[in-house]
Amino acid sequence: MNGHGRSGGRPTLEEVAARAGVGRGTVSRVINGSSKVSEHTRAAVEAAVAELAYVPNRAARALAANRTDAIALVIPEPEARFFAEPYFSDVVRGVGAALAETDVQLVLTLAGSDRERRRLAQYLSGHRVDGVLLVSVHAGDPLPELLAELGIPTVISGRRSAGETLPSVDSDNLAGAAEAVRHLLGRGRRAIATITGPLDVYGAQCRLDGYRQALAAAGHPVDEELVSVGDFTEDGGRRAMRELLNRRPALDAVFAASDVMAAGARRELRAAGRRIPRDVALVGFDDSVVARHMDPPLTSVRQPIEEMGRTMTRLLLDQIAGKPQPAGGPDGRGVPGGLGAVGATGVAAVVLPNSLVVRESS
Amino acid sequence: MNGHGRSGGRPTLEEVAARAGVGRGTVSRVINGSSKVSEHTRAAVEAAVAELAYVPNRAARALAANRTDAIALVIPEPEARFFAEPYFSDVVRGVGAALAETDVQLVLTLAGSDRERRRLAQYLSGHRVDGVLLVSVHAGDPLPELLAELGIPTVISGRRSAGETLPSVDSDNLAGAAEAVRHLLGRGRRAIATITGPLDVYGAQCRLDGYRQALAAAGHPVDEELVSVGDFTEDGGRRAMRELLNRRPALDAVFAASDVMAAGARRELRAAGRRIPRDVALVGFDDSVVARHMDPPLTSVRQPIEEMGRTMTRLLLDQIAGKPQPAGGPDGRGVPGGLGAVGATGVAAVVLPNSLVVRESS
DNA sequence: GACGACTGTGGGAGCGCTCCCACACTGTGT
DNA sequence: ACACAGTGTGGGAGCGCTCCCACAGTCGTC
Repeated sequence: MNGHGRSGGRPTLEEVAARAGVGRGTVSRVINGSSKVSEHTRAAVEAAVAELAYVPNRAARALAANRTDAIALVIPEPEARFFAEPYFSDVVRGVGAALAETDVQLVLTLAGSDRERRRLAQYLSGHRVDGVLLVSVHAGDPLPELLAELGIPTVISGRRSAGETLPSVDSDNLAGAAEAVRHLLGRGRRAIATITGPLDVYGAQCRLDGYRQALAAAGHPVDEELVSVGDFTEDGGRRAMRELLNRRPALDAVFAASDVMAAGARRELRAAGRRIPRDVALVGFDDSVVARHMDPPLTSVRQPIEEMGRTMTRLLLDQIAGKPQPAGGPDGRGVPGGLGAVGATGVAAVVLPNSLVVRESS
Repeated sequence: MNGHGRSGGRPTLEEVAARAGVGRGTVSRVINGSSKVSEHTRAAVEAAVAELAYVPNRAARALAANRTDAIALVIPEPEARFFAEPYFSDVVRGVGAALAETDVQLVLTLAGSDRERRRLAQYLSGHRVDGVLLVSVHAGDPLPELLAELGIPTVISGRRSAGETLPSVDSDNLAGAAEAVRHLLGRGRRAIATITGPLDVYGAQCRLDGYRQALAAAGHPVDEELVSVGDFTEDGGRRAMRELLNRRPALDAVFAASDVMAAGARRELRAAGRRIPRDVALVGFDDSVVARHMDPPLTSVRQPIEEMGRTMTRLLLDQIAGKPQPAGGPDGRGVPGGLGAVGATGVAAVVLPNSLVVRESS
């Protein structure tokens, strides 16, 4: 008898076995979908399971099988505030969707302070999850390496560099930025400026590259005075916009590498008496709530965040199950609409397409 | 030997015990902070734990102790989209903060479709978590009752009625709304309209009551033509605003029971040629991103969402540990700044204060 | 100086599973 | 007739803990 008064409580495997008139092993086999069970026995077991409303004890299973049936979603807390708004909940939604059909739990881990990060490292060292989903990792973060050393399956969102060593899912930042710029060109804009993110962030660099490539492809030389570096904050966007207006007062369009920076830019443009989109067209990136509610509503590049979450999860589950990684290209393995690719080291790197949402600001 | 090749892997209690030259029981006692251990032994055990970098196996512990050290945060998915923006991540942040010092895991559960809700019910029936945090429960939701029957500790955010039967944490909707209205009165507004949420939602009803009480307290009779029922959506807000303008063209202020509805109202006011705040002052509720980025920035009632998450978690952990519920009032037990209260049935009902964030729209 | 009360401590039993070995029992080949 | 592979099946062992009973040691008490 246990302190919690379990008597008469939840049925165990043993009880199901007794009821079905079979052995424990057989019930286990049925429940885990093993093939080696006769149709007749399987039916009997399933009936017993249903009658007793049997639910396997996760802890016992984890202990015996040395796995946890849980994966962790690690959120770097401090960033959360910025990224947060739509990003966070969309990722969770995607992960949740991918997990819905499985029996895998989603454990949420916030890693805010350094102290918390150490706790987290220890936590993960304890092998308390089967795999880890890492969201918005920074270049210098030791966590990915730690996980690699521990041999814990991991998938990250957003590559940290062109030669990402961990399995990753990313959106096509370069193509998204290029599409935004082409859109502005198509609207007849010629002096198109850009406000970038911090360039040590790979994604920010990609967006800048996309800007450059689109201009180059259209035969427009890139005027470096039209490029201003921001920091993904509203204030940073505002400062960058002010600089741009000083350097090139005649600019007629701005591509900001995030909606929040676009909001800052918009404020500065207003202060300078420029009308949007008449005088200056504005395009953002992220398609966040900010974009929808801006005045005028902001044209923005939408990332398929929910799908990224879903894809990350599938990648991780496959990795845990020891299935082959989806090497993109011609093999066409189940990465939905994704442009699969394999890095030098053979790790999966799925890149999902972005799309431009056109609104009144451009 | 186990399939996963665990040999030489993580240390077990037994190994720690051997190293410290004590028995298993003693190590267990040290780790669980039991008192009955001599200082000397404790030190030896702690040294061994440190040397071996021992981390308890959660599954084994769960199995033996019949508890899971995990709590579930249940998010009703379909709503998530609306509520989502700040709410969701703030709640998680609060919960995470409260959990940071404990050894309790946060399991996230999305309950979208009815099918998923059934899965969830089954999941929870399996006693796979020690307690449940229920966010934004609706009046007709069977989940709370199910949990009560199963005897699973539960805390909900937002009371479903005045006589809430489950432990709950809520913000003071009535006082928040009243403050918003007083603020408008203080700005010299006299014809103050309100756009409510669906009135079968208790919180929406409270906000309307706050509106009424504030007007009454100031000696203004409530003009029912200035009350229009919305549905917490932008379109609903817009429709309600249109109605109000038709009925009372001379109104000079609007208190909307959510920022999103305020955004709809703003759009309609603009369309009608009213300037904000000059012609009509506008106040929202939630202090979401929408409010900060609206044009003009929206005055709004801020709910202490993160703190609500933290408080819910503490309440739940206490409940799980069998500690007495914080009966508010004069006993002054640890509910930070909260206006503790106990319902008829003696369940804890913490109500946290809201605050008004004044911006340019009023 | 024997007795109990108390304080630490060791270790057996058991939590509910999975893994896997052993054992029927079938059918096929010689 | 026998051997032998193949297919289901039962159940032992063990996963790493917690719980708790038993027991050694220490002190005070009559």
